Amino acid sequence: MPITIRKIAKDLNLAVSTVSKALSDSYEISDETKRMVLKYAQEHQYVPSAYAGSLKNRRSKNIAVVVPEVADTFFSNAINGIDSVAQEEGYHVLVYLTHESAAREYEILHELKSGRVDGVLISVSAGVDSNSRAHSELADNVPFVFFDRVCKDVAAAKVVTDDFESSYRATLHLLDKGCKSPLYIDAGPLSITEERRQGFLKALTLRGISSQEERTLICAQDESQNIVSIRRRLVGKHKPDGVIASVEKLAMHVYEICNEEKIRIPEDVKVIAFSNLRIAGLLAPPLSCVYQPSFEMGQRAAKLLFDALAKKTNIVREHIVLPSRFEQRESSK
Amino acid sequence: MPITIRKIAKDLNLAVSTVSKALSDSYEISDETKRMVLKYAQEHQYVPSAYAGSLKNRRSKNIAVVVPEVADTFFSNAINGIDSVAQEEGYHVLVYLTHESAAREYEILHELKSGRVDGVLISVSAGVDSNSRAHSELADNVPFVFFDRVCKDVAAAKVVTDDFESSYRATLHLLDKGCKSPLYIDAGPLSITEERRQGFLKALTLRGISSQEERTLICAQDESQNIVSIRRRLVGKHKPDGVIASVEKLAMHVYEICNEEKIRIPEDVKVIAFSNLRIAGLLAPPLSCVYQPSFEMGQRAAKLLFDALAKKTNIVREHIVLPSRFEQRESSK
DNA sequence: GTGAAAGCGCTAACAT
DNA sequence: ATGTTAGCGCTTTCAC
Repeated sequence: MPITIRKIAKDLNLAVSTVSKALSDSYEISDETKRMVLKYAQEHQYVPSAYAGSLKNRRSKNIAVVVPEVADTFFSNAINGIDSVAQEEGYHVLVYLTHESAAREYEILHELKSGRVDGVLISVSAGVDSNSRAHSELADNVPFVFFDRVCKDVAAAKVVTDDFESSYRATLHLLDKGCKSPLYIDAGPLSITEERRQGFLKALTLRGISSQEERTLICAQDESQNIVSIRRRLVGKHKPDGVIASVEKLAMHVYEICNEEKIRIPEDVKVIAFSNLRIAGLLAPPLSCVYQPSFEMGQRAAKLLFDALAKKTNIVREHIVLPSRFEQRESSK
Repeated sequence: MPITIRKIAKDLNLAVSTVSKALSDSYEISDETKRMVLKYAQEHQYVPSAYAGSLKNRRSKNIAVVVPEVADTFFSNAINGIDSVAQEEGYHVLVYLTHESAAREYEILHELKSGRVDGVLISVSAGVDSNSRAHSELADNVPFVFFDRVCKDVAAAKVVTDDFESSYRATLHLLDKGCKSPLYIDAGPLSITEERRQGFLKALTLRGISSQEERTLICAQDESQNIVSIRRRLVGKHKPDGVIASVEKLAMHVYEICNEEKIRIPEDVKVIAFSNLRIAGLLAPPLSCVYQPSFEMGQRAAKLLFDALAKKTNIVREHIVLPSRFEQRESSK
């Protein structure tokens, strides 16, 4: 159905190569011919076949963005950042959702060996090995950039935030506000949450707070399960008087539970979340957040990728750390 | 770098066609040869080139999802719905963000003629013509499904919600709660907001509320501009005592402004929003929402598309209307 | 049961 | 300035 270069050639009594060259404004072709061809192309809405081009130039003009979830402020903002640079570069963005399934992620990476994309931007799922062979193999064959959630031991470019530091400072803030019994809610085996946990623990150590083992609640991927275990912890014997939620969704669970259980924030329990919710200030009560520069992270990661695609640089050793921003609100007053 | 069928053939001393057939489990090929080839393919991580395949079978296995924004609960949920069926069908999802720019949307549609995708799912930007030629031309050439925001006069499949009805009912609810001077905040030239406006007006007419012209505030795409005009309206001479926000973002502006201006919700002004915010109940005060079945809409739209791709049906005349759900909360008590 | 060859739409090296 | 040809990786007749 779509019109091809061959048809143009036939209709205009030219060779395909002449048309091809005219279309790419080659100096070899006369102005008159160029005009003819361009006019015809315009009128017939000629658009070159993406696949034929890809096959020839070994460039698909596609990049992949692999993320656990799109209904999440961090990832949707990051995708916006990525898209902003991809659009500029004339690239198309394939979005792959893993829904936090490592198995699904491996499948996707395998598919990505088909040449469908020229590069990969990825934020890994909980449970992916820090030295995953699948990730490192693909990274060897195609420009590959981790953002936010990385495989620590895979040699590839990385764009992250200061998770350890920001968690450390947020925890100190909580302790400064008088918390004696803080709880860190971890979102499962993930580079970022582990960093954040370590920052949390360092603050505890600094202030001489003991029984650190019991101060971490580990969540998994099952939402209702998580809600149950968080509730148990919040209403149980050794109630925490402060909570750090390692990801946004867990903070929302905490709010819902406190609501239902009539636990007052911040009087009974102070809350801080790693979250990029723009409307955190409109919650009841307004939520203190560690904000990551999500849009910028996406942008930076994408720029790195395009640098690699342009062969400007070898990005494998790049490791960009962007600062988070803490915003204190009612929930931790 | 990736391994090709040709290399397999050479290494195994076979013809490419034999390998191709073995790989697709053709009856012509001996079991022994099949085993050899499969084993080799396995070991060398052979993945067929996506582009060569597409060029040959004229099937890219890609679909496009064109939306104004991804950092929005409705669209991110809808994308999840779409992705769930695309994954099942072994399809890849290209996401195109228009950021509510009609011009950008036209560009994208033009690009989509390249055969890069086998089908298109789209929710149009504000300002796109209800009988856009660009949309209708593409729809003529490739399976095409509108969801939520449609071009009324373009012949293509559509999946929408009962905008008129739900807005009508929400407005009646507002009036029942005692509002005498309601305001509808419109998000610009869009099928859905126009339907919602009409539903709003019908309720006003039914209850004999006059000067209907002044009861609509029309917003555009400039966020700060919108905030200015909403604020002016909320603090101005003829303050509304009830507000219906036609899209989520506008509702958030209303909340922010009320916060800053010490306007009490619902005492001074009641608020209802068309919104898919899951945490609407955690806002201060909890926000009454008209929820659209966003995930399901994406799913249904995608299913329609795949029906068309499988040539099962001609979907052009399909017009699915799904019900919204109103949830009353504090903001409209 | 296996292989040779054409062709999908395009580009680029090489004629003319 | 224009045309001829080969080939990107694969599938698909059509021979053998």
